[in-house]
Amino acid sequence: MARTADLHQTAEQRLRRLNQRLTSGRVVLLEVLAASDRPVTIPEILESRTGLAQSSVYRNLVVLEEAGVVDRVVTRDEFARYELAEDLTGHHHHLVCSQCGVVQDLPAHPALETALRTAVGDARRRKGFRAEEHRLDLIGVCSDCA
Amino acid sequence: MARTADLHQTAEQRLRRLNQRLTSGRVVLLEVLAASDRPVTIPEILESRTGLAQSSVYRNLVVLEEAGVVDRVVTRDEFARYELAEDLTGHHHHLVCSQCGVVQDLPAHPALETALRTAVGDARRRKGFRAEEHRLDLIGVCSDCA
DNA sequence: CTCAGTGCAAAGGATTTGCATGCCG
DNA sequence: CGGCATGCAAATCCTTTGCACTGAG
Repeated sequence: MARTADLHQTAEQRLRRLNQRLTSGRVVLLEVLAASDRPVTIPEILESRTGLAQSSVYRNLVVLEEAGVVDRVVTRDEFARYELAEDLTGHHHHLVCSQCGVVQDLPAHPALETALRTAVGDARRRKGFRAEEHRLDLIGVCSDCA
Repeated sequence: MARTADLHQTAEQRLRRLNQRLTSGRVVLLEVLAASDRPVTIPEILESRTGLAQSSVYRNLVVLEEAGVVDRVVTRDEFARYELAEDLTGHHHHLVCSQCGVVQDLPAHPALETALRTAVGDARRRKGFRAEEHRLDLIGVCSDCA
């Protein structure tokens, strides 16, 4: 799935299910996200000179998220971040720097995932909650801010 | 720490460090949060007829957070949620319903915490990231929405 | 008195939407 | 042609701030 062609094809298929097209603007957005190994903020996308209007960036990211091609990542700071959907890039967690706000990816750790499955069962038993996915953020200080 | 008197005393101490007082409005906010076993949204607080102006609610929650008495909880939906600080209520994770947005608490599980410590070491080794805390959300469907 | 705290109204800022136009199928 | 997609600008909506007033110490 690392190859650009595969990404485009997958995105196109998923968009088509919603009767939407893989337009050039959407391709550009996917390329910006694919070029980053961490979630990207919307200001960063706008600054990367995609040629897209601000409203188009917002609108297209919503569409791409609905299509399951990208994930929206929410942290405590003021803007939303986006990255390619986890099923395209592999399951991972996030390292959130409490100083500068940057978010890095951390590939999942097998032992941790096993423990998380236990927690999912626990939630089911104790709260009747059917967990379908999880989100783990480690908050601390990144190497740049240390 | 379950008793209201203790909560007030602790809150007052922590506020005093910032040269702030435990005013009646702040007491009301703490009571609203203490009465809930899950994070509460600001609209919910406003609807609970605290008698506080909207701006005071926002302002006081910021102060209480700075004092370390409450935690701000961010999810994917549009508003912020608050709950008593973890050191007052015990470490826990969140169950976020993807249908209705409600957030429930789930007390931490020992085996999971152990695995998380491993992940923290992993982040340190691989990314030079010094994690100080973590945030785990299980996303799924709550018992009401099922 | 002094200064934190409060209410009200206005401002701020990220995100969303209305509308007319452009473009792919 | 028909409908999705886009740009621009205006509107939204949660949240923050300015300002004058109140109140505790």
